[in-house]
Amino acid sequence: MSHSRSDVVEHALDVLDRYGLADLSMRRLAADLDVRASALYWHFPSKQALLAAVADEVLRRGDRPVDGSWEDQVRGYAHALRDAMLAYRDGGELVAAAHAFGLGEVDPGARLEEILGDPVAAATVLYFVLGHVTDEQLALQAGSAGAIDDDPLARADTFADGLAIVVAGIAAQNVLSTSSRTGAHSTTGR
Amino acid sequence: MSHSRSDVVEHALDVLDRYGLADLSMRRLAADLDVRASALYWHFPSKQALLAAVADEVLRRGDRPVDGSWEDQVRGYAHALRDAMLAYRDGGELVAAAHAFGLGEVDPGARLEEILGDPVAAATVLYFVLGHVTDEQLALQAGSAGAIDDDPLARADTFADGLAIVVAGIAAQNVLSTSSRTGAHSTTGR
DNA sequence: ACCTGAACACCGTTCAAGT
DNA sequence: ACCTGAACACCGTTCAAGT
Repeated sequence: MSHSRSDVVEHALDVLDRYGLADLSMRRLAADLDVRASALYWHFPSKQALLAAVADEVLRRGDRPVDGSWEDQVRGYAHALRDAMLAYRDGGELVAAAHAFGLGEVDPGARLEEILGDPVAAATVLYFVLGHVTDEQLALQAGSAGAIDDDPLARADTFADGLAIVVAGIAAQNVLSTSSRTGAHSTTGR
Repeated sequence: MSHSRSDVVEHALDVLDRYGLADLSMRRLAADLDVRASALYWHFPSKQALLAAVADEVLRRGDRPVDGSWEDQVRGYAHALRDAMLAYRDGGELVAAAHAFGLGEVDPGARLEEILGDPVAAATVLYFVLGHVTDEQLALQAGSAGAIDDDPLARADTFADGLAIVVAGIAAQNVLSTSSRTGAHSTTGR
């Protein structure tokens, strides 16, 4: 009868996937847990904190290790992030929102900065991933609503293509910069 | 005593700038216009439609013409977009939200696609601009809240730097592609 | 350690009716 | 052409009190 914090997060993921982010309210989540909304405030100080915890959980599930060249690592992590967010309805919007209000423990930007050694390049990759996945999931539910056509043949693999642009751009900028981009990363970050 | 549609949009921009997107409610906007919330539904079928119209207005104000090489045009339009969104509190979040629910007449993605001739490159630029400006405005209000330090010396011009990465990436991809990138754009889009 | 009950101050939206 | 009044079905959050 009694729920733990991770219980709540688990159920929140379920509600998210079934009803979408807009309908993930404290009251609905509470009802799903057979509890009053006020009970949720024993675990979380606010809805924002709850959502940050849910976003963290999504991100943790996409945190598989990557290796190879820095290009391979960026591509590997970007795809892992995308897969993690695509695993739940509105996952992209959720992570973008959590990133926006700054709470949350898992910081994909920091991870990218470790790989890239440059905060600007890391942010650029992150903006692409978040933006693209959000658009993808938007198209998904617009498609299931039936209205707009969305030929899966025509748009092929736009994620990989866009990511290739960003990676190529970082490589191009690195040629002009003073830091060597080989295994060890410069300490621009901290 | 009677308000026109553009009246409403004008006041909405005002409320947005003074209170932020989260506090731009139909009821508050109505109060600002000395009217009941239900009156707003004579002009707009929903809050989403209202927000889309407000986002359109923001974007229209940033729609100055650009010329020069495609790089110059992309940079010029990206900076114009950024300036337009920075002109109002939460302008980036508003435009991103409007873009997300697909309403709205002004489509910056289409404009970028005209310049670039490639929908993937256009989307990549747009994701960067939206993501960066949203982060900038987040830092602005976090800074005014007093908590986090945010040395304007240290972060210099990260917008231009990130944009340079994307532009360099597009240029790099173009070398490998079959289309010539000189004035006339390929008809990938439609 | 976790939950209820009740309240506070809000939301977006609809619709008949008014001017 | 534009607005009111009243209602409906919701919100997030607080807090004393319960077990």
